[in-house]
Amino acid sequence: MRDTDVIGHDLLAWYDANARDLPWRVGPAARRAGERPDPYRVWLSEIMLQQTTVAAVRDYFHRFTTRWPTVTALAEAEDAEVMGEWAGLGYYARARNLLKCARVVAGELHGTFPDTREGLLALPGIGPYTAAAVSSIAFDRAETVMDGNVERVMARLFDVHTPLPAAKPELFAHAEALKPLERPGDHAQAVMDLGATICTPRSPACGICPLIGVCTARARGTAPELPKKTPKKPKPIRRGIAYLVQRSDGALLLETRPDKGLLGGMLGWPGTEWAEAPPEDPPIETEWRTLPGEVRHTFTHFHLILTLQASTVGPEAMPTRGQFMPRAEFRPSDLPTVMRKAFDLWQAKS
DNA sequence: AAGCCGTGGTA
DNA sequence: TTACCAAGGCT
Repeated sequence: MRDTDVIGHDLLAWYDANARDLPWRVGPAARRAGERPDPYRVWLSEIMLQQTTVAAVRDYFHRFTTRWPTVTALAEAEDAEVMGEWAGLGYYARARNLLKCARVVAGELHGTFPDTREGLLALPGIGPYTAAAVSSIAFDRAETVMDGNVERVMARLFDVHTPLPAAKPELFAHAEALKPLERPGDHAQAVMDLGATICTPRSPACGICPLIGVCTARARGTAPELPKKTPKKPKPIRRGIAYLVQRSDGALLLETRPDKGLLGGMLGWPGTEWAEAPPEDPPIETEWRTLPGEVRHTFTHFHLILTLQASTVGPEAMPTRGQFMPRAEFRPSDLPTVMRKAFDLWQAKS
């Protein structure tokens, strides 16, 4: 057998015995018995898992599939419902694209997901990784699935020292050479499970790795330092003010943020820009009290220090931004994390 | 094509 | 406390 066949065989044997039990997964035994996963659940899980850990996804996946069991049900949901259910999971463009995609599948494709990489790639929110993953996992098509796990496993198996992201084509070629024609879905999941549980970024468990005998980095002692990555830029600090306005009947002044950009489409408190720019006009004429303390939150590319200003207004107050939401309709869990932190601080200090 | 886009866990 | 990291996609 070729080395690539040995790796594929050992990997599948390991997967058969060690596959993680995941809510969206049909395990290797059931899969070999002919059971097929629900493409809707596979797609939903893959969108949620983009740059996100399994531990963070589990509860969200359960809530989404309970509330919207099919792609058609999801397609009929209102935007605010879906954004509220996604709140806290991050990368909110995923939620906007999730709904767009569900509406295309339900409205134009009779509720059936495409089964090919190309067909999936044409849908909103589905890129090269997700298209390959869904066609492979849900439809057992032989596609090369390349995510962060696969990159790391390939870099170690073949001792690739080229830093990411420049190394991607080289790593993809290695992954493609390993791609089997049999059980491609299980193979893809096996590589990712290996990367998530054994071939981990820090302190890889080489001692119990099924591929220890064929791993070049292991033989050369370089596994823990791979893959190499180009250094990241430091994160600047931005500041801003958030205004927490409560009406005398308890209603809270909130606004839905524009679809584009940071926290796009999410509910939040009116506020200034987050930068070094001078504060803008507050969203309502009133007396402000500055709350003690501040909200600290780190986004992908900057740190934020948010100060809070609070006020209580009468029933006649007319805001220039946002709208009052009755307290009974307000759920803190509908807020993205930074906005929920602001709410928590306001409650603690009020 | 390089920057933008969240969050919580971990060392 | 800080920095790194995770089943990436869009523009």
